[in-house]
Formats: sequence, C-alpha cells, structure tokens
Amino acid sequence: MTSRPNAGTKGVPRAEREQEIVRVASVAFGRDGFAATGVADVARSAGISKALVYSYFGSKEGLHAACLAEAGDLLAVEIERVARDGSAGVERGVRTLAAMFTVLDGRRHVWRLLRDRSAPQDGPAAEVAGRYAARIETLAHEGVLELLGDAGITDELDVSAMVRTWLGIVDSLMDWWVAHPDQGAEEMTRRVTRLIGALVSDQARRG
Amino acid sequence: MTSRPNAGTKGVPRAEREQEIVRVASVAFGRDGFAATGVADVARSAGISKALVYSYFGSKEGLHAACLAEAGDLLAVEIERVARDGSAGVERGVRTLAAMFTVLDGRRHVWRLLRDRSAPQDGPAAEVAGRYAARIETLAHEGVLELLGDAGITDELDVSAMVRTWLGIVDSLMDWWVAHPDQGAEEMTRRVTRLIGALVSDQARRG
DNA sequence: TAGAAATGACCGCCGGGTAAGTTACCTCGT
DNA sequence: ACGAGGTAACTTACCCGGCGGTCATTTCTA
Repeated sequence: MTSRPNAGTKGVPRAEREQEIVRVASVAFGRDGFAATGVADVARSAGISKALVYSYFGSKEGLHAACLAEAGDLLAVEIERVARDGSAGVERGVRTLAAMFTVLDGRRHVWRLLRDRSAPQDGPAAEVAGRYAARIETLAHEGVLELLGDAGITDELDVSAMVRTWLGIVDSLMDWWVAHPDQGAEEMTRRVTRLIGALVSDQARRG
Repeated sequence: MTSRPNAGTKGVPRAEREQEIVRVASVAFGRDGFAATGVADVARSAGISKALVYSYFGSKEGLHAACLAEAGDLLAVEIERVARDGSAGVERGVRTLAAMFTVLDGRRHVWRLLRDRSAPQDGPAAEVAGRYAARIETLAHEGVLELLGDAGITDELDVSAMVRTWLGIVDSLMDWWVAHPDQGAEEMTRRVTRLIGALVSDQARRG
C-alpha cells in the first residue's frame, strides 16, 4: 500500500466501514423506524463514534438514504426479475414472495425500510425512498391489474385497494418471518402456498 | 345548578372536554403514530393548553391509554358480535370487515391506534393496548383456526402466520379507506367481496 | 512530520412534564 | 342583595433530558 487515499484508518478500509454502518443502521431503522432510531445508537452498535457517521453520511437522512438505496436495489432488481418470467395472477404473487424470501434471508428487516411510516415525507432521502417504493409499487400494480383484469375487474379503485392490500400482506409475512428466525426461505414459500390453498378451498366449499 | 362538583369551568363540562381531547388525540395518534404526536399539538387542536391535558390525563401515555380504551371497546365489542353470529371461514372475515367499516365510519383512523408500532412496549398504556389487541387477536385466531382447520391445516405456525396476515390485510384496507374518504362503508364491503372473488376465480382458472 | 482519520466534548432545539400565577364561579356572612 | 373570600379550572412560563449536528483536538499512517 503506497499512496492510498484513505490513510489514517486503523486498518479497516473506509468502504468496509461504510458497509458495516449501513448494515447496522438498516437493522435499527427497520426494527425501530426512522424516528425512533438514534444516530448515537447506530454508531455505538457499529463500534465507532457518532461524529464519524456524520463524516461519512452527512446527516441522519443521508445515512437513511444510503440504507434505502441498498434495500431498494436489492428488492427492485429481484422483483423485476420475477415480473419478467411470464407468470401471472396469484402465481406471480407467490413467486414474488419466494424471491423476496430468498434474497432477504439474513437481512429480513430490510423490507420495512421502504415502508416506514415514521420516515420524513420530504427531503432527499424521501426522494430515494419514493423512487424505489414507486418502482416496487408499479410492479405490484402491474401484477394486480393483470390478476383483476382476468377476473373482469377494471375499476381503478379496486385495483388501487388491491395493490395496497397486497403490499400489506407482504408486510405482514415479513413481520412474521422476522419474529420467527428459525423459519427458512423455502419453508416460508411453502407455507404461503399452503395458506392460499386453504383460502381457496374454503371459498370453493362455502362459496 | 346548586352544588355541582365541577364548579369554575367556563361553561363546558369536563366530561365533554375530555371526550373532545380524546377524539382529537385519537386522530393524531392514529395518523402520525404515538412517537410523532406531540401533546402540545393535540392541545392546540383541541383549543386548550398543554397543561390542561396533563391535568386530565397525567401523562402522554395516560392520554394514549384513554384513546386506546375507547378504540378497543368500540372494536372488540363489534368483532365479538360478529364472532357470535355463526359465520365461518372467509365469510366470517368479510362480515368482520363489514362490521368494522360500519362502526368506524367517521372515525376511520381508530383502527391504527391498536396497531401502532411506535407506541411504547411497556407501561400502563401498553397494558391497555395489549389487552384489547389480545382480545381482537384472539378472535382473529379463532376465525383463522376454523378456516384452516376445515382445510385440513392444523400446524400452529401456519395459524400464527395467517393471523398476522389477516391483521395486515385489515390494516391495509383501513389505510386505503382513510386515504379515500368518499368511499362509504357498504361500498367497501362490496369491494372486498369483489376482490376476494377475483382471487378465487384466478386460482380456479390457473390452479 | 505532514495531514488525513477519528473522537470527545460541546451546542441548540424540541418535546415531555411541572409549578406558579390568573380567571371564573360558587358560597356565605352581612 | 351583594361583595369578600375560597376553591377549582385553566394558562403562561419555565425546567430538563435527549437527540441531531458541529468542532477543536488527538491519533494514526505514510
């Protein structure tokens, strides 16, 4: 190492440290929400000083934005992949969930980041969050549109309510998954399939 | 009026004022969450001073508990009524939603109170919240148990995940409803029925 | 030793909570 | 009938702790 720009570190390169901070912060933001998460706590959990966090990310919102960007990329890329595989209706929903379970295994809290109600509604971080949330919501919208269209429903309020409900279902399953760390990704997918089957059979029986 | 105990008021009896404060606070807590809601804001919205709120409710948590008690009663009573009417499975779910739409029309934010993630997890208010949440969750559990049991599923993790999902669905629909004030209660019930029908027909078509 | 990296100590603000003061109403003695 | 005094309701002005954010100083590497 002759002329590295990040001289002065205690052996840990800056990029790694940033990653570590983002990892720790994502857990905290995801678990407690933006408002209830303190920068000092994040710093302590990451084993560094609060001032260093500010030196890296500029502000709490900056840190939040970094977490969102990582989370958003992770999810959007994966969901877009599923969107391209030609499945539709409920099947597409299950596949999307399966993909999410797989990609989020080991970082289950991440989903919550993009749907945090305590996060500020404006500012640069909100813009980042909004971009990713919109991207994901667009895909949900697309899937719901197809599902409902095939059932003869085109009312856009119906579509909008169903999109919201779908996102809520994903929320719930993620929450449950976070609360049950021993459950693996494939296990979750099978569970979801099973539960949907029960719903349908109930309707078929009692219709 | 000869010997009223609440002498000295400016014409408005205390009970009414408390009700008004709880009403205003419920809106704020429901919309912004416990953490993001300031007592001063609530007081201003209610047209009184912050100190009076403390004189009535003792603390922010006390105020919160009062809101929770009202909301919890309202909902638990109604959901228990539906639980006794003999319906089961998806049908029971829809009837529960219909009852909720009806009873919450005009106070739609109330549902969120009992499921506020930013509320403190311990303390007296949390106990009140926990009691009502447990009561409602018990009913959800009961309904899900029946639904899944009829479909041959008895695994308690499946049940637990389904309960969570059901509550999440209710959450989402309430959120959507709050965002669409022009939609009436019966309209919502029809919408939900329609959407479930679409789900089932999709499964029937694609299997 | 130069200079970047990292920190501990600090500031200002905001929000929960309190105490002292003010207003309104009731009571009772004259 | 009426006003002085007492009491409860209510408000204003303040305290205090915690958190976002900053900076002078120290520590470490090249």
